[in-house]
Amino acid sequence: MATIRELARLCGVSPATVSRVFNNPEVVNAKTREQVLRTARQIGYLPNESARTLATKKSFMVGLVWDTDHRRPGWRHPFFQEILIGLKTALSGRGYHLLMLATSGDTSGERTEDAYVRAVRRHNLDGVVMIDSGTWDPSLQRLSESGVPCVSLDRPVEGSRATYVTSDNAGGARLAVRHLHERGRRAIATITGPAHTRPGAERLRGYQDELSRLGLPRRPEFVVEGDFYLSGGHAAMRRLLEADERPDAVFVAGDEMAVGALRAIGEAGLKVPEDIALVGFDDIEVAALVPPGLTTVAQDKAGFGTAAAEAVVSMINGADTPPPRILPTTLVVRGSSTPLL
Amino acid sequence: MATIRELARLCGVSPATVSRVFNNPEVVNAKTREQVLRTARQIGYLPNESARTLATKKSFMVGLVWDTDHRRPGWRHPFFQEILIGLKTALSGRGYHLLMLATSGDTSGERTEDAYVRAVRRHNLDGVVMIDSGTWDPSLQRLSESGVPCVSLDRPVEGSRATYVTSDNAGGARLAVRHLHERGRRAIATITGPAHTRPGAERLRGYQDELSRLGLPRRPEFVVEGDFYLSGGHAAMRRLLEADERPDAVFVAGDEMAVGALRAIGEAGLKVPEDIALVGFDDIEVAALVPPGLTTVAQDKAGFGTAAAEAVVSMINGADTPPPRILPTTLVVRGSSTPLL
DNA sequence: CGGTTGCATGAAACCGGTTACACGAGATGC
DNA sequence: GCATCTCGTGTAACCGGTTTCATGCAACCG
Repeated sequence: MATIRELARLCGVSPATVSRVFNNPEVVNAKTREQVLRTARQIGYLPNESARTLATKKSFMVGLVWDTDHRRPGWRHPFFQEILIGLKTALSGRGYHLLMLATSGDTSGERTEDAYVRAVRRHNLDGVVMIDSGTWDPSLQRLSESGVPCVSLDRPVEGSRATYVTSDNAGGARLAVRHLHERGRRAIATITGPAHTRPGAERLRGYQDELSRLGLPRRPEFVVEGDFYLSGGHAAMRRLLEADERPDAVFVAGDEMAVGALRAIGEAGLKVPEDIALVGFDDIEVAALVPPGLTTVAQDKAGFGTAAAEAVVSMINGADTPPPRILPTTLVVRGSSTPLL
Repeated sequence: MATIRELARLCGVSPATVSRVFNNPEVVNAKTREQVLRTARQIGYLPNESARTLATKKSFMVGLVWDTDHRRPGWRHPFFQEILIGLKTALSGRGYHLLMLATSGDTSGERTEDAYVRAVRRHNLDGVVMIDSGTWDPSLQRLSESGVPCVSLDRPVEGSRATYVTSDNAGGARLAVRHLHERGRRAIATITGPAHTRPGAERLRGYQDELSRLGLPRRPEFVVEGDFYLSGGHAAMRRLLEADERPDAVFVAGDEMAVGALRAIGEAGLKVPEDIALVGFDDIEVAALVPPGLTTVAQDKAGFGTAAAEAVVSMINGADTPPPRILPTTLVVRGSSTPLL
């Protein structure tokens, strides 16, 4: 591989000048610049990023931290893939690379940092994006306090250089409830996400707020906690069906759970939407595929990645820590909430 | 951040010795070693990877190359996510990191290398794993010829340091056809993947081979080419239904197409499996979710990532280029091929 | 006892960039 | 005509590791 000194020799200039051609083109004489660029192209010169990082302490890489543990949500995030692609695209466009980092799940010691924190330091990563690992992670806050820009998805974070991106979960839940109300439903139950997760709590709040606004009673027996997974939705729906009074609509705080609920309803010999209307949340791929089509609150999937990339890059460039970014949600109406004739 | 010289001073040894403690522990005196390790832990010393890479030309990073273009399969690979997690896990376990690299799609110039190749060189990546981009990419071969270990998924590659991982596509197709035959079906059609893709071609071959083995005729009108996507499966199924003689079973070479086919069958007022039995390929998540449940040929999803990681790391460690790895497939029976009463 | 061997370590060059500082030449001001 | 300023460039130190080679020392050998 060609080095900067070789290229400099070939052009009859000093390495410093070559370096300037790439980093500070405007300070070098146009003629020299062109010649260096031309020669560089000829010999296929590519600057060595390790050397550059060593000298500047900027790696132009950000880490994506996720949880590979099968029992926890990291990579099971409903649009992990869309977030990834949005993030990757937005970062590339800004000249940054993406390094995949997993949490070790080892949050044991107070002193010992998680493996990903060590990776960030060893590689001089410029910033970090973290997909909600479900568990509160003190490492992230410490990392941010030490000056490394951090962006978390779907989970608020503390820390001077940390911010987060999330959907308007409460607003989306309100959309769902209002929609069911407009379709004539009055006994509206909900299957929530785990109470300790932010989206879970927020969607429940939105559900309750909208019930109040509509003047509908809040019934404790109409609120069942799920786990965001299919089996949890299935179980929760069964509990709702066993209750004394059956709801005529359910707002399910996650599409995967909603699919489980659909199945439970079918097993009980009931029909959607005739007996029970359903509205989900997320708009994952299956929502469109399962009969009769799942009405759901769609999140701005691509927006997640893009917003995270924007936030982390702006912090890297020295901007103030931006406020949390709340992405709007929209209602996608499908068969599961068709009005009755 | 603490440097190696600082740590050395603190221990009263030379930087060289500290370096040896981490890279060649056995050559340094046990007593010294322990002291260095202890002090390192105390001051939180972490070696700087950029400096290390600069000196050794080993980055302990491999690139994952995929295609972010929405029209092409890279990130739409049926188990992108599973491959990613398998790869990440297996690489981490071997001490390697994963850097996400997208193809620019700019395969224009014969001379100009794709952006990802430049990234590999600039960052001294130790190896590359590529998810089938659908298009033949000469850059990968050149990269491999220049000594960088490359592993491709679902697509054979040329190159002295290149190998690939794929499923036993033909074998899986044979499984599917045999299964339909056992269930009493005789007019077995197929919806294929694009002929120019390896899995598409192989699955078609398996289908044909098994028909011959079973003594069933090959009928050209029973072979319709799809595109691996839902809409393509839908369209292909409609063509099959319009034909003079209707098949009583279809082997669909991809689950997503199979879901489209299911829908087309429903729209035609026919029932699965009563009128037409269906077997898909891939075993994606929806296969279990769409009624009546899609019988399908399952690929070893986790195995993909693991096999790729193994192959690339073994080449990095100087082993001979391993032969292509063909992963076994298994049949998962669900409602779409239930035997008739 | 002199010479050989092996072990543990240190000195210093090197990897390939960046950048603070110095410097020379030509333009400008008075 | 001399001081000053600007522009373009070079020199050399530096980033933080690794590694070759040399060296000191103790043990071992005949």
